[in-house]
Amino acid sequence: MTGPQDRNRRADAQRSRTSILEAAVHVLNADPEASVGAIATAAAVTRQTVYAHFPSRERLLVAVLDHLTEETVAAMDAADLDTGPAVDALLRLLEAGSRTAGRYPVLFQKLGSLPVHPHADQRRHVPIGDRLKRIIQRGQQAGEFDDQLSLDWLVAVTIKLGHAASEEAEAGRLSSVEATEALHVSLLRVFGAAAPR
Amino acid sequence: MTGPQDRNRRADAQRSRTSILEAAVHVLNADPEASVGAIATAAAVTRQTVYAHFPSRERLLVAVLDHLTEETVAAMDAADLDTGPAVDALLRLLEAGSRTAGRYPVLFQKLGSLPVHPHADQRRHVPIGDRLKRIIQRGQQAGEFDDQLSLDWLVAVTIKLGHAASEEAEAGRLSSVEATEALHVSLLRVFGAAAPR
DNA sequence: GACTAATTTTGACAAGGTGTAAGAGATGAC
DNA sequence: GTCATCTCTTACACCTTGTCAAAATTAGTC
Repeated sequence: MTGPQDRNRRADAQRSRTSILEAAVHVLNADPEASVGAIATAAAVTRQTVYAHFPSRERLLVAVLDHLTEETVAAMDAADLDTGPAVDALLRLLEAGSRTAGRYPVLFQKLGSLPVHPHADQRRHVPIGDRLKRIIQRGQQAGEFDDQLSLDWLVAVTIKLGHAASEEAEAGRLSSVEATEALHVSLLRVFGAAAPR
Repeated sequence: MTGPQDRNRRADAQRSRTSILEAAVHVLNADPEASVGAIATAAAVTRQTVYAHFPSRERLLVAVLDHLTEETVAAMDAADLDTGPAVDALLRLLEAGSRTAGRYPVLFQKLGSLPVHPHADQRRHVPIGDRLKRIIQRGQQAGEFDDQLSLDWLVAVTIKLGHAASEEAEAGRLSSVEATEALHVSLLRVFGAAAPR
């Protein structure tokens, strides 16, 4: 899940690195303004050790978000995306995404608007967008959706509506089921799907 | 536009305050991390004068965002929202919004996720949501839209899709016309409107 | 088990940002 | 013209980021 571990790294360095990342996830989720020192303490490590692994606070942030993205993508891939109706696969994917995202709401909100190079932001969203694209394409080819709207636009719409549903549920304006239902209906409509049951 | 000016304020102080706010808008839009000192300099004022008007950097940020929100709401109200088909009014409202928002893209991105009490964030979004709500309700009552989806959900969806269209256009993945068209079609579909021409 | 190289720790430093304070100076209101 | 208000200057304490160098520790290797 963490990719090929970096070459020639001593076991203790590896330990420190993951310690720091895990601590950062929790600390930053509790307080996105947390200092490097606070993260280091939570990781049972010195501030200088953090700087030995990450050149700056910002780069640590990026690493944390990449870490969470990997986790999310993994959860999505476990959700059986190539089976059954495309709408259902789509909802499963969104469900998997919002489930892991829901564990670190503060961080995932920060993910959207970070004083970070938007290039990195895009790199992070690509793998998720690809998976979405695959499903939508499958639905279009199966005649489940029409193809009046462009693929890229539908990907963007799906992500946004997924966020909207999560937020409405978290804000208590909709129950969890209501949110899923509203999302379901809205997606079907935007996709030009035959009205379901 | 700026509401009833605070009681018993010397002209002097009023000038400084607006100077600071305007400078803050521009400086922060160029660099959201800009220091209070930099903002003060741009306003031709001392750092301490800034603190005389705003108790902390964060509160200054809030004031800036409130200021922009007022501006946006005013632009929306100038857009003739109670005339013609509700869809068109909706598009006019979104157009007005994205036009003023487009002038300070960085700030409006920050508006979404600020380390600020979400309570303030909500207070900021309410006036815009209300205007949206009015139009959608009008469309539903006129039979232009169906009422299968809840009002609050439709408001959230409209805002999100408006953002999506702006972003796709800004990222160059869609032209300005294509984005408007995609937004139009998508909203009509979600709203359960009779398929247009 | 001892050697070696990588890693962490300790202690210290410069630079820059936030927020506070007091008094002198300037400016608007009346 | 007087007075209260506002701004400027100067100064301070505190925190955070990022960097450096040397001592102490630990992991991998023979």
